Formats: sequence, C-alpha cells, structure tokens
Amino acid sequence: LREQVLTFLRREGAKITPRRLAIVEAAFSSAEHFSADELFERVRAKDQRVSRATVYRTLPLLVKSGLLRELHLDGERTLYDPNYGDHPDHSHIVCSDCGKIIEFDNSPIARLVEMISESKGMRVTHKEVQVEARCEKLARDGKCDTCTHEPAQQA
Amino acid sequence: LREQVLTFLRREGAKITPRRLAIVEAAFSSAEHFSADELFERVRAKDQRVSRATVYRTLPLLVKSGLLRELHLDGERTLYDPNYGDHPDHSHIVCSDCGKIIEFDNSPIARLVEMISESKGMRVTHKEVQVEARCEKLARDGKCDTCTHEPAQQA
DNA sequence: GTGGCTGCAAAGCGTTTGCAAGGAT
DNA sequence: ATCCTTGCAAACGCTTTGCAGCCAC
Repeated sequence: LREQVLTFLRREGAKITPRRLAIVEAAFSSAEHFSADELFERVRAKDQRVSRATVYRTLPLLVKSGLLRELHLDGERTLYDPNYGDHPDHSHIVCSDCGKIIEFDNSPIARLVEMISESKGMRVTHKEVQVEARCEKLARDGKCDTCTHEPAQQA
Repeated sequence: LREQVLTFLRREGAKITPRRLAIVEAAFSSAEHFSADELFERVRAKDQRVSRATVYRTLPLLVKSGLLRELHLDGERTLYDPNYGDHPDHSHIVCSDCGKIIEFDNSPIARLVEMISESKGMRVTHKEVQVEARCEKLARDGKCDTCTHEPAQQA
C-alpha cells in the first residue's frame, strides 16, 4: 500500500521526502477514519518536524492517488478514509447514538445512481452517499455492545 | 408555503418579526438553491435593516420546519434548497461541466438504503445522496443547450 | 544547481457568539 | 413587563498562503 502511494508520487513527478513518508505512514497505519488535524497529531507523535501546513498540503496528493478518500459524513467535518484500496465501493452509516462509522457495500446504489443519471444524459463522475441512523438494539434494550455510546470508528 | 412557515414559527413559540418575514420571503421567492450569503444579499436588496447574523440565526429555524433543506453538494459549500415542500424526496446531480443542479426522485435509492441499514440493525434518521456527472451531449457534440456552460440552477 | 518542498505565521473564509439595545407578545 | 430577537463586531475553527530557507533530484 505504502509502495503504491510512493509509485504514484514518482509518477506525479513529486519528490519523496521524509515528511511525506511520515504522513503516508501515519495515514495508512490504521483503518480508522481521521481528520486533517488528527492525522497531524498522529504524524507529530512520530516526527516532531512535520508541520500542519505540510499535512494539509499532502492530503490532496494522497486523495489524488485514489488510495485515500475525502468524506463529509455529517456534511460538516471533513474526514479521510484510508480503506479505499481494499474496498473501492463503500459508503458509510454514522450511528447517531454513538458516532460509530459503519461501512457498507454501495454497489447496488451505485448502479441505481448510474441508471438515473444516464436517463438524464449524464455520466457519473463522482458520488457520495451518507446515512445517519439510530441503533435499534440500543433503542429497544437501552444498551448495545456494538453501539458503545461513545464516539468511535470502525473499518 | 409562507403560511406553513409562519404556522411552524408560532408552534415553536418563536416570534414573528419583520426580519424573519423578510428572510422567509426571500428564501422561498424562487426555486433556486442558495447559500447563506446569497440569501443575505437577496434579503438585503429588499430590506437594508437585516443583518447577516440574523440570516445565519434564522436558517436553522427554517431547516427545522422541514420546508428548507440544508445541502452539501460538493461536500464543501453549504447550500439551501427551498423545494422540499413540493418534492420531499429528491437528490441532486451537479453537472461538472456547467454547475447546473438537476433534481431527481430518490425514492428507489431511499428504499435500498433503508434495507441495507435494517440488515445492520439500524434505522435511518437522515441521508444525503450527492452525484456529480458530466453532460454526455456536451462531450459528444461540443455543445448542449441544457448544459449552458455557465453556473446555473434548476428546480 | 535547480525547482520543488517546507515551516512559520499571518491571512482567509464562512459561521458563530457576547453583549447591550430593541421589539413582539 | 418580560424575554426573545437583533445588530454589531469580535472571535471562531479549519484551511490556505506568502515568503525565505532547505533539500531531493
């Protein structure tokens, strides 16, 4: 994965620097989604020399590589998802009880969106499906072991 | 429509003020989508006394009424859609050539999303489907009368 | 050696907020 | 009379940027 990113950088004519290596390492070190600032903190823990500006400048590069995806789960915060290499076609459900992020295969929805777009003479270039949902087990039983009731994330 | 909003405000225990009337008037005066700032300018053209802060404070109120919907079409800008009274279940395709917004009935997608969520023990509380697409006629013929090649919006 | 990369700090943008005055009920 | 609403301007959070120095190539 790390190699795929480096290959992409070389192909882009971008230089392989210690800062970029540190950022790539941190971005793909776990399956968790992260914000720019969380990534900055993660990188900073390993290498004090990386600045916030460099993290912000590197993120669009990784997104362009296709291995990292930019998300807007609640329409507000910008998050990044490092799981697009393994699962290119997934969307997210955010639990409105605990904030947990559940990924699901969106290919049936993708097909539907393409059909609808084609019927209007359009070809889909990008799409984002976001779902917010309550945990039924929690609503029924008052507790749920999956739904931790604390902000958490899952691949 | 205007009456529906006023009824909602009264039910909320909110006061009917000249500022709010001006903002409601402006928000639903056309079927076009708008940003907070565009609405501010539109209101300002009619009534110089309304401040930007009041527009920002009133928008969440209108969203809560269900007659106005908050959108994040490109994941960046926040836009507002005044067409939810007439068409409660629609999503948007943004033309990547001209920026035009095309609305489409999303009920088949909504059903699919609900099925998927239920299979994970979740009940959907909110969803947003955004599509970006190219105009095929424009790509093929080099021109398209629907696709004006200029930022525009459509109900 | 050169042109891209980087840190720093400042600026930018859209949005929110504290406060004191104003106005709807 | 009361308490919500408002304008103003300052603050806010996140992100971008100008610049001077640095470093991968």
